[in-house]
Amino acid sequence: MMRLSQLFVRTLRDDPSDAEVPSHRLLVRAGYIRRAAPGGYTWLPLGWRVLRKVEQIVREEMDAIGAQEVHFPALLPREVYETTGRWTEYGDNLFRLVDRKGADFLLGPTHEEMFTLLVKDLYSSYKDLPVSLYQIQTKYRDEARPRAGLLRGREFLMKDSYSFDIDEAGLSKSYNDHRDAYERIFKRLGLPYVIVKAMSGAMGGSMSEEFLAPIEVGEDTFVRCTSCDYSANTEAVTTGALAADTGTYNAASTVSTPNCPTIASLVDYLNTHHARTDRAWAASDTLKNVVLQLRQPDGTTETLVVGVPGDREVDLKRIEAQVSPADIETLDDAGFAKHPGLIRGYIGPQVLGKESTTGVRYLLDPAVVAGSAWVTGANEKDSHVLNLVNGRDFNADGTIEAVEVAAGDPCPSCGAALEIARGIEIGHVFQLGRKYADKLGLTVLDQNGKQVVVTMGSYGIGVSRAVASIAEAFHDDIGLKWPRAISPADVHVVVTGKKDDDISVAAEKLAAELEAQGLEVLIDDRVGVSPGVKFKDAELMGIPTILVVGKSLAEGNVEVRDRHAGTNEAIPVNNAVAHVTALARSGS
RNA sequence: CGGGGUGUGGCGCAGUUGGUAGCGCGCCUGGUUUGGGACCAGGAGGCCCGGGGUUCAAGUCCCCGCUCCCCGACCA
Repeated sequence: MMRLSQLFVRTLRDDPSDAEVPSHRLLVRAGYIRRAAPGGYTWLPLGWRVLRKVEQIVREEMDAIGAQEVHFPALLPREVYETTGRWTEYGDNLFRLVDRKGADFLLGPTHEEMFTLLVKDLYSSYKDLPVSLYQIQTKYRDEARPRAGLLRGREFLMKDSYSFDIDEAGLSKSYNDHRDAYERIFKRLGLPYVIVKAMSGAMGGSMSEEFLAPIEVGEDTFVRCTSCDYSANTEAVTTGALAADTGTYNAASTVSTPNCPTIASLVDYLNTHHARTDRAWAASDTLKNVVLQLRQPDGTTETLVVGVPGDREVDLKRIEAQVSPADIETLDDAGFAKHPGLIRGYIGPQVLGKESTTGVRYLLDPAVVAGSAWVTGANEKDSHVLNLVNGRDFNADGTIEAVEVAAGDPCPSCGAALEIARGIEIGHVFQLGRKYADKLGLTVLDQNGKQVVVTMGSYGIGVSRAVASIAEAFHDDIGLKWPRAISPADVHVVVTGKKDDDISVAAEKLAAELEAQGLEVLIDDRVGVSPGVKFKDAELMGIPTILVVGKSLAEGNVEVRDRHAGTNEAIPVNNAVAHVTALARSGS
């Protein structure tokens, strides 16, 4: 039994000044965590209980799919990460240190290499596969900006697992097993989640999904369909081909547009000097051509122009995901100098494309549909072209998903409007494929005695982040409201009496009986502390059931308060143990 | 890494033209209280983020760092 008179905890009356988001504020105020270092937190007894419960649920569900728990050191030698190039790739995000002999070490930000090598070390036959291994480990990342308490720290607890299979079918099964396990984990934690399609990035065409807790303070933006169940990370949305424009348009004509280098100035000028009869010109009538530079891993560069409707922004991350492993950036002045044919502010597709005068590759966003007419640059200063039709007056080299996805865009799956939401990434499942196995030489002999490279999946859950996410999802102005599965206790007994009076005696007896039923009991047995303080602390700490033993004892009752529902029910004392036990076991 | 803010007992904050640091909460002692963060009296507790400087004198002014928070860039 935890006694508040003894428990190592101190609640704060005021919000800590350095905490902004609710989870951070409340976890500190309620005495669950303390900041100990930039991006690092100490877990106090209450917080540690919650963390361990989350960890245990994760462990049980991983074990249930046959994954086996191992544990690596966090302190790792440089060589391994050198092999996969991540010693450099990770850059400043890696915590590096040097031992007394001058050897380089790092604190593990993630453990793909170590797991791959471990399997290579022990296994060498297809008969050994499939195998899935996991660990629950402290990870280190020297984040540019740790923020929001536990949500983004530099040291955090993560469950990472890796599957090893002989072929794609096996990988697919391992992936689905993990995905299913993750769904069970988040359901048991009581944490709302959405599964969104994620970018697979450099690894090429493989499947990757993120589990996001849909919470405003999250750092990830995703879209979801207002009609069907489609959802995706904004960078991963693929619009696909849209219906062609079947309208007929006048022949293209060039107009003088002095001092109109921006979309806004162009639209203003057109409305003043070339007003349409049917409606006003809008930014969406214009075709914006953004000049980018591709940089391949080997250092070679290529200029690329992407055409998007003028009312839309270009999403570089989204483009980058499609040109990976190349990097993308906007073309700088030096780059423009090499292309005298590109007149900044007045670029039009007439001079773009592989076959054109500039020879610059030209790609269109799918929103610029076939047959559509546009106002766009005339490729000379102070001139634009009206009614330039895609397919009639110009052709692109292809399409690329380029615009920043916005609310109201059509759902790629059903066509209904998409909405934009924010979320906290709490899990990620990813078909890695053979990238690490290739680089680290993880092969096994197959049925025919042939060496084959093993295919891998990697799967992560941010355990400490999950605690913060749950706090974000379940709290109100006055405190936390833990889901039962991970609450630091089942019941919080508030004793409002004086030392050794009838109330205290009855409360102690109830607490002991509850504990005898197998419940975890926290009792506020502090003497000389006013009832108001005890009520406030109970609400702040957020244990789902609060049992108040106080003045209604005279009528033979105690109060059972539900922290989630906010209800307060009088229950006869002799019924209290059965009642509270039933509540705790109901799981709700 | 860029922009903005910030840093003073455990927590929240004040500190005037530069003159040797204060309030509330919390903590300790005694007493009165006990159903919504009680009251009285008495106490303890400070490298004013750090380092340089200006000055007879610096929490306060100047320079250089750092911290934390927010926005952006980056990031699983």
